[in-house]
Amino acid sequence: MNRSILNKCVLFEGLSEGSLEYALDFFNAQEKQYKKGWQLHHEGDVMRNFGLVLSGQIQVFMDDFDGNRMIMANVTPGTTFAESLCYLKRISPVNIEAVLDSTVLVMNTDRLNSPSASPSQMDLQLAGRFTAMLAGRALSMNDRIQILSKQSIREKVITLLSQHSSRESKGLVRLPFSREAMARYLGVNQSALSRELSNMAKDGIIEFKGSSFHIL
Amino acid sequence: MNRSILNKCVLFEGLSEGSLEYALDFFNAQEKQYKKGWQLHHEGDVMRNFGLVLSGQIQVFMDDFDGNRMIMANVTPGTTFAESLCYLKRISPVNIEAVLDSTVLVMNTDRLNSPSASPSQMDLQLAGRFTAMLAGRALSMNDRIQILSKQSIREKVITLLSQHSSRESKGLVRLPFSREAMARYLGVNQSALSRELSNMAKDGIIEFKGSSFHIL
DNA sequence: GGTTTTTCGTTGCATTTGCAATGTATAATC
DNA sequence: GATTATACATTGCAAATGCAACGAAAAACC
Repeated sequence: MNRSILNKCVLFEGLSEGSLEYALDFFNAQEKQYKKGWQLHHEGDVMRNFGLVLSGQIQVFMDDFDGNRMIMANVTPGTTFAESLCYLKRISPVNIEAVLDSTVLVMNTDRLNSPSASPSQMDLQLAGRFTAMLAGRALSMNDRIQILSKQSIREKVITLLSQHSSRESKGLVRLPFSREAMARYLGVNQSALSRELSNMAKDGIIEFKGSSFHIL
Repeated sequence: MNRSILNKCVLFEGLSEGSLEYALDFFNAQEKQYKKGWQLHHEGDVMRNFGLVLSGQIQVFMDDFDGNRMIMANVTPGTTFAESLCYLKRISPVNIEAVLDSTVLVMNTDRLNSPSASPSQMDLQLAGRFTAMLAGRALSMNDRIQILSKQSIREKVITLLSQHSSRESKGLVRLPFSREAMARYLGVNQSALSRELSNMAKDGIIEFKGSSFHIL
């Protein structure tokens, strides 16, 4: 199993070999393979597991009455899905499917939901890590909501860039998005995004090349 | 202190008198008063506390460079704010202010972040409740993102209504929003929302009166 | 190195939505 | 009951954006 992928996830980041083994057991981790197109979970079923993508790509989506697929998340290696629904043992409103041949670490929260009477230090630490994962997710969802709430593409772009610009790298931002993915994240049309980026450059607000942006 | 308000929050819901006392101590709860306009927290400071609004109204917001106030949340009695930032001990990007004279239960997560070596059953239960609160928040943020991602007002309205329509009350939805609040939640202009609601009624998709909707 | 595929930018056009001004109904206050 | 305030609806107009078709550049493949 790929250690460098596991290290990207708060649940397992920086654990020693022995602790990692313990952690995997704690979450009942099982490595599973899914062929492209296979469905991991169906809407209406209780969400009993959550997952960490090791390779490939997993899609969380809903089909509304018109048959339009609404993509909730495209999950790539190193990131997790369905933790909240799993922890709350909710009936799931979403479907989950492999969009590429994928390997997934399938886990559950049984030992969090029914903790042992006297949990070990490690158990407590893992519970804390799970909570931290949820908290971190809430923050990133907040960032997204902030962007989606802006009315103009220009405002969305500026907000996105300022979210990704650190104190050090003054005004220099490299986004982890293709243009298409960036447009989807902002909730706008790809052509319209390209147009607006050009306009912003023309107006002297930004410079950019590919996914590297410079705020002026 | 108002029990019925506390009961609205997962942290304290359904606790016996003694357990409640314990829970309040566990989170270091302190009841504080804030006059309208007072600022509870400033951007850039570490978020050391989270809060439960007992009365009044609290606003979480950011001021972007142009001086526009971007409202992240309007927090009303029975609901909490800043839990994620507090748990992760992050430097806060947001300001928090009382928009009305308010009473707030100010708490912290110290005993979650550094759990005792052998926590009691109650400690474990409270930690679980905190996690459940974060998970629940993630789900509701997900609902919001789903709505904000739709391009048209009509789609947003339909999505909102279907999120609030239960299996029983076939097509009948009473929203907990004024029209103005509904528009803000959908991220659209209030007039445009009214226009589109009228159009949808004209097209025979819905009927409505005030905040009561009937999906046809 | 050439071909194919993918990604991104450009542009014309139709539509939607924001905006602002104003109208109307309902509730609150005196 | 009259007055004021608040919430919601209506509408004309301008601007922004979605959409679609196409072109160019870059990347991937053989």
